[in-house]
Amino acid sequence: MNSITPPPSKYVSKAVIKRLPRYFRYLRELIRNGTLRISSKDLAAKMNITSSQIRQDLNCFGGFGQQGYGYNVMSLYMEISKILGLEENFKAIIVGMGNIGKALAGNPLFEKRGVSVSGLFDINPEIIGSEYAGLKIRPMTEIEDFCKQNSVSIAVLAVPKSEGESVAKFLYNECGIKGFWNFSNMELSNKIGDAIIENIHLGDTLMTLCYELSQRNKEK
Amino acid sequence: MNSITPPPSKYVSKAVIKRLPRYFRYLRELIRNGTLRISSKDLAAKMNITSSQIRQDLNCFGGFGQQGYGYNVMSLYMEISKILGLEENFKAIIVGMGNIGKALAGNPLFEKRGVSVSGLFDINPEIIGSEYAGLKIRPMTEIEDFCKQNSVSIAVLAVPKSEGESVAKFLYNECGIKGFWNFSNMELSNKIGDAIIENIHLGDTLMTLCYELSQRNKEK
DNA sequence: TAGATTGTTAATCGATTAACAATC
DNA sequence: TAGATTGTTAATCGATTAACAATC
Repeated sequence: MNSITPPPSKYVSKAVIKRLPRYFRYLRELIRNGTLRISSKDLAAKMNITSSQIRQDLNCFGGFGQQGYGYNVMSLYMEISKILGLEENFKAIIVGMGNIGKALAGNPLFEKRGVSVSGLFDINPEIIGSEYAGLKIRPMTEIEDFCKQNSVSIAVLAVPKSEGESVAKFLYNECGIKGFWNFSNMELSNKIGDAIIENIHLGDTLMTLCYELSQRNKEK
Repeated sequence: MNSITPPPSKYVSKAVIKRLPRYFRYLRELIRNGTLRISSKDLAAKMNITSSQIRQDLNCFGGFGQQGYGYNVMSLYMEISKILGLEENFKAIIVGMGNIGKALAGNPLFEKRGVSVSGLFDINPEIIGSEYAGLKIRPMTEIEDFCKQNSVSIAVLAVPKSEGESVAKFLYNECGIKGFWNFSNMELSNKIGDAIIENIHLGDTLMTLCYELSQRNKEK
């Protein structure tokens, strides 16, 4: 079997992409501390990775550093924001206002990443019409018009597992949603056309924590 | 530089461990469907991975299959539960009853993985004493005694970033907590003695979603 | 200039996949 | 038994690290 044809331009591996958010966080922290420049060596020490990896990762996207000096913290932060698409100001809706939906609505994480939550949706008539985190909870019947009128690109899926697939399909097919931040615990990969899907399984990390704990117990 | 000495018994790579929860979920689903046996080939097709990988992964822990037959779904599920330490019935507390803490308290994910949430804690006097998800919210002053009396091993850290480190240190040093499911957005690795820490950064996956969306937009 | 640190190539390491003998 | 599928070794592939010339 031959290798898969790499995407058009310069191919950036999934491993690198998954590390970008961490760089973003550490740079943000450095800015907060008033640090103006940093070498790959110093950043590596903070992040507990190798300086080689930092230089390799960043050079997938361009030469952001300067020999003998290091990296300008602010400009590197802005480059990474741009690479991550955070400057595109994607619009999101939250679908399902149960406990998870509520914890996410009004959470500052969206704003920090340039994503704006513009609509909240649920099917429960008892909460429809009420306000949460400064936004009105709307009925699902309004979702199609809302997405089209507000150029929504991301749906935060916080519906029960049993509804995950059908709601996602509706959002993809009828509402033009192409990105799913999926908390429904239904794995949607390859099920929703060419949509981009991030399946979040909170329980998975709890299980690896249990694994490590039980290994620790066995050692003794 | 030489390679790090592998842990005592048979070394299992981090990559394998991180896949175990996903096997756990698919097997659970198969049980729910009433499937009694499955071959690595069929499971691989469902999970969108290779059958080789499944066989390699499982054989880190033992020969659970049978040639010509495949794997017994129920017994494989139980083996994986055991490997993951889910049968040890770890006790957990939730520290910080803000939006995230509330979304986690009473969430069925704990029960599904054999972890029991036995205590909720906060510093806000307005909510201390009230009930949430069937449990009383207690003041932080009671946390030390509570952990010791109830053999708590896991703390779900849902406090603000600014408090993450100090609360974790207190729990580790004074309360005997060795496992942290850390939602505080403060990276705690290497900061809390030899504690086992799962840092959860929800925003990271939102960022990779944005990255993929913006790449998609550029292609066209 | 001299020292520092990048960008980048080459070497190493680890993880995934393929292949097949063993065996149910 | 014959067919199916595992467990496991070997081959491939990809990701990380080391090293150093380029250069600020």
